[in-house]
Amino acid sequence: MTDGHALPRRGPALTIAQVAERTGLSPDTLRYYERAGLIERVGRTAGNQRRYAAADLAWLEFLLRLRETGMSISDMQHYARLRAIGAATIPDRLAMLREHQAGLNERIRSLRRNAAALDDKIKHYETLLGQQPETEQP
Amino acid sequence: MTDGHALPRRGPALTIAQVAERTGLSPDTLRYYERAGLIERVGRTAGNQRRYAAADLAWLEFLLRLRETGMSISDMQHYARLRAIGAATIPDRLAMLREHQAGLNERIRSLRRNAAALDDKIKHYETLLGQQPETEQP
DNA sequence: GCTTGATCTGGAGCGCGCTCCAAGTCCTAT
DNA sequence: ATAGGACTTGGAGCGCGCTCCAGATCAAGC
Repeated sequence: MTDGHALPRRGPALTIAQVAERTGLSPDTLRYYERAGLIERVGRTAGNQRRYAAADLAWLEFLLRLRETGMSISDMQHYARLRAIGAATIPDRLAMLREHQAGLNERIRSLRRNAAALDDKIKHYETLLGQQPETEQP
Repeated sequence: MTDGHALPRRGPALTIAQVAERTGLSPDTLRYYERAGLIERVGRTAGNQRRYAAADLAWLEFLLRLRETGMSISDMQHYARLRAIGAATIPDRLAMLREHQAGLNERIRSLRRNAAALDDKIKHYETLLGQQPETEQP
């Protein structure tokens, strides 16, 4: 059969270990993401080893942003499928991002409320102990 | 044997279903938290059914705050053990809360950075589509 | 008293997001 | 050419935080 997938068109062509180091993901996780369809099949050497191009890195960084803001794998799979289809799905992707962003903003507000309440509790304990907040007495 | 645990000293004495409704936790989760040692053994009826007092509710709400801000069950177990010992552990609890708060604040900052980056991406897609943000054309 | 729905316990099971493994192949340096 | 480390695959396993289940008991209304 034909080889199907070419090497990276041009550019760095990082090994999986190098991408792992740059992204903080483990090689296992990178392979898992690829199996899961989060990443389109990445370029390979003649011997079938992965070589990541700059565009793969950029997409991974975007995925990480989604993950860090709490998007589930299955939602990211959905997004990746839309992206694979092409520019025609930009409205759908935009809708997903807007919805995610709205949830994220609500999440941040909620965390801030909770942080404020924890601060009250902390201050309460501090006065109980008659202690200076954050400062040690000389 | 003696009955060991008295009924609630005074006050509402809610059933597990009522507490579930008020907290948003399921009855199963409430029992799980008790088994896990997050909640001290709650008052019981003569027939061994749980009846939650106001103080139990308040503690649960505090636990939920910790959970919602990302504290793990095992850290909450640690906190609950300290609390069970008594006022002597207030400094330790204060230290835990301060550390948690610090992580939480860092978390919020990170989310805000990511939200800003997502906003840029959203705006990029919007200009690609030549679309009004958030507004439908009449 | 009887019925019906709520609650009890201990333990098994589950979905998520990885993480690890074995057995084999590849790549690089010498 | 060869050694030794990096990489490959498919699949099993894991830790977390619940969630569900069976079989039994309890509580409340009629």
